[in-house]
Amino acid sequence: MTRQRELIYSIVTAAPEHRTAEEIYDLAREQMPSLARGTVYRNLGILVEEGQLRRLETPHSPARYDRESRPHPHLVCQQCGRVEDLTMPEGLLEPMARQLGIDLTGYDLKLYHICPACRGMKKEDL
Amino acid sequence: MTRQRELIYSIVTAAPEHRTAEEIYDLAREQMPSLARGTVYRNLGILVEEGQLRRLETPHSPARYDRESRPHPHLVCQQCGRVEDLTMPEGLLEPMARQLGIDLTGYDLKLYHICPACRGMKKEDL
DNA sequence: TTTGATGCAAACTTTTTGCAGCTAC
DNA sequence: GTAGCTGCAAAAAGTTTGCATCAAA
Repeated sequence: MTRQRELIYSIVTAAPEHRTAEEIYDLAREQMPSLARGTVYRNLGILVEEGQLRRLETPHSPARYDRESRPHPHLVCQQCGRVEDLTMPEGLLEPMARQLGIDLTGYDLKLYHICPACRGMKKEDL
Repeated sequence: MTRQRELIYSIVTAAPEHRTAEEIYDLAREQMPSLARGTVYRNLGILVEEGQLRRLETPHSPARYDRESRPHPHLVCQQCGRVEDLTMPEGLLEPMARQLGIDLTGYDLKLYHICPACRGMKKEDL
């Protein structure tokens, strides 16, 4: 664990936001201006590999990163791309997987909506 | 509907595979060698906008395209990225959304596994 | 004739990678 | 020392876009 990796990890896990690599890079550079973008990507990749972070792909937006905790769905705004955590009723998917004979290694559930901020904006904006 | 768009649409919907833009481009050019890559992307985008196709994003793989039918989850191989359709018990998510006060505009559920082909390969390959 | 789509190429965004030098055991 | 990591810069991968031309109503 280098200082760089620690900083990157702490930025992802400190706040509930699910930030993009670029946002993480910008925030990290406030504290460590010499940090290279490549290092951010490299460490995010390593942390995901190690199972400490989770990478979220959402349409028309760069990947976002979430702390890896108990699996949970995400609520994604279709307009601005912001992501929130949700908690899911325990054991919703497992029976389905078992029934299908799938050896489930993970899942990814996204619910889409238009967030209140964007819904407000839409009237004058679009 | 130009000939190009029709061809692109038919390639996506003709087979159960969920192909990437590049695969669609290659297949389309067998029938229309003058077709430009930009035209493929443009038309895929239009067809998604129009609600005729669905764009699937999966980690470490370019986007894949699926015919737009009744919403359904996808089974994704974590190794090779191949995607299969699943059918989901009706009304699994809606109660959850209602309970959370979300005005659901759509969802995206992916179940991950290692497909039989990749599981077979793993022994000698990794 | 006008509207919109095409082919082509260049540009853009996001992410990965090669390499030489640095750091910490 | 040496193993692994960094910063830098270049390149890759995927996708979008500007523009002149073409096709069709």
